[in-house]
Amino acid sequence: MASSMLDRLKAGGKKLTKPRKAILAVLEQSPLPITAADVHDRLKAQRKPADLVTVYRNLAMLQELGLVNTVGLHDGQMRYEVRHGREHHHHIQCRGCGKIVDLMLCPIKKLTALVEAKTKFAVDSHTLEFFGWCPQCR
Amino acid sequence: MASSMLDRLKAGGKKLTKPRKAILAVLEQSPLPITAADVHDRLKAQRKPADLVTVYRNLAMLQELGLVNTVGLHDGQMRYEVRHGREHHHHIQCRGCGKIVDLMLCPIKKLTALVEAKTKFAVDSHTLEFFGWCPQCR
DNA sequence: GTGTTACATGCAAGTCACTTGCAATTGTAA
DNA sequence: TTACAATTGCAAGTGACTTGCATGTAACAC
Ligand SMILES: [Mn+2]
Ligand SMILES: [Mn+2]
Ligand SMILES: [Zn+2]
Ligand SMILES: [Zn+2]
Repeated sequence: MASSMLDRLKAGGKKLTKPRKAILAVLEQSPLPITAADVHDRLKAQRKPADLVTVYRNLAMLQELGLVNTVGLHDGQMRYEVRHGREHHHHIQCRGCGKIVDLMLCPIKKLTALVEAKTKFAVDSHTLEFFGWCPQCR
Repeated sequence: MASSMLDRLKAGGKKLTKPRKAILAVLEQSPLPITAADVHDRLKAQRKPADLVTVYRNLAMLQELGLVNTVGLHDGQMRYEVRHGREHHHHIQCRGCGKIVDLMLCPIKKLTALVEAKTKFAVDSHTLEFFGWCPQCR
């Protein structure tokens, strides 16, 4: 686990329990955002089962500490990915098979100032997701 | 109601029932996307109550016919707005009061070709939502 | 090591948006 | 007016996620 993560956890008064370490390991092993149920399944597969509610509570905590990002693809479940120094980016999901691919780009940054000027809001974040058909499902 | 809507409904073999007309009226009177519960509440306020499940079924049907857009703001409820010839656009929501404002712009169209080239997906849609603080909540 | 304690876990039950089954109703068109 | 498919309302079901609470355990001080 990245030591910055350990530091952030310690700074937040968090304990390094066995389930928590396993959850963090699962997240770090996943290059793409995964659901709480995914995490739960992979924990069981790795013979380190933890209750689903423990997964949810840890994901919420990690999000509060800014260690994971949430990705909402409007299919009824949130997905989570470790931040881990990776740049802000977006995703595309296939409508056929559900495959998700990272898009290492954000076309929005330049637009924030324009949106702020138009709306007088102070913009602090945005979500941008693409949907379509992957080569196999086309 | 816009006559194109009537045409699309008729073409889809849909009946113009009393609840359905009231639901369409509520949607047409709302300049911003609203939830199924909002529609339900406004129907009651207008003395034309309809069951919440009827609202949900009509919203799903209208979406299938392409007469309404869905807007997902990741707060656990979908929102709906009539398409009604308005251009594709996006929204910004205040984290304080929940206020939603239309952004009559889409900076993404030009990007679709780039995303398709990078991923080999056939992109057919995207979602883009902004979050921040409105002037009153700042 | 032992003890202390705040944090964390697991189970059960609860919530909330949304969906489904089904019998009764209604719009539409012959 | 009749006939029938579409639609409605109510009740029950689903699924993701949350909360209450008793038990467990990491962390830190002796
Ligand atoms: Mn990603
Ligand atoms: Mn809008
Ligand atoms: Zn971005
Ligand atoms: Zn757009």
